[in-house]
Amino acid sequence: MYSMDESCTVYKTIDFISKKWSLLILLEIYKSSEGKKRYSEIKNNLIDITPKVLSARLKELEKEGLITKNIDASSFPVKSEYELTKIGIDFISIIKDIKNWALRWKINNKVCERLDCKNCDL
Amino acid sequence: MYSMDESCTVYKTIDFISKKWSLLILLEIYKSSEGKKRYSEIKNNLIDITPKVLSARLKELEKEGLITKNIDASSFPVKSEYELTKIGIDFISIIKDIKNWALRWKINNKVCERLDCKNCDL
DNA sequence: CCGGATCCTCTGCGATACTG
DNA sequence: CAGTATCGCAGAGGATCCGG
Repeated sequence: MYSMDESCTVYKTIDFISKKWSLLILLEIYKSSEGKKRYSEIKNNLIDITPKVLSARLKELEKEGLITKNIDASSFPVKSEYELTKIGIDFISIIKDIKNWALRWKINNKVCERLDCKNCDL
Repeated sequence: MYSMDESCTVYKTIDFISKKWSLLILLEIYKSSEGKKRYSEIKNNLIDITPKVLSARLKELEKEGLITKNIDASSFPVKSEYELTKIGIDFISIIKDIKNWALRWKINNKVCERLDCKNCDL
């Protein structure tokens, strides 16, 4: 029986990846060439995300160990960079599987023309 | 760029599987021995789910083609049974991967003792 | 009894404005 | 640039009710 035992790793994992925007944020960071992405880059690419939600998700993903945050305070303005950890990189294959499942079964499949959805190596 | 183009299959898929309870409901149906599960069985096993949300998720999953609904009107009271489709069964492997990812990386791993979380073949 | 629907409350997300 | 602060609303939670 699946109770809501909050100490259950599997349940907690399903719960946090089910939060809106979490998976798309991971994808955004993954798709950067250097493996890093700035706050504003993520925000500009996920055009409908609000700054509050983005901040919250980045903190959750950092806490869960999927990303790390690096602050470059050498120049001004200060820049924040987010990077996938080994754990986060390992999770990308799951997102790839979700994409492949969708393209395998869904009718009238379509990937966004103006995204790199089609061209990215997922 | 990942915009919120609503016609994008991948985006739509990520969006609907990110809804709360969707994955756990699929698991519940999968873990039944005959591959079918009644409304009340799902509700009793996912002890914190409310009937409203369960109804809504079952309709969404049916609409998305992952489950089918069968009404057994031969006996009384009438019973509803939900069953995974081929598409739904194919999705279970993704949930398995999520579980394995969690158990591979998370610290202080723990599966709920009083669930079949530990014993199920995921 | 079973499978929901209904009503109300409350958390989480969205939109906009603003600051160090 | 990288976030907070504030407000409003839709969707999730909780309890109860109802038709077959």
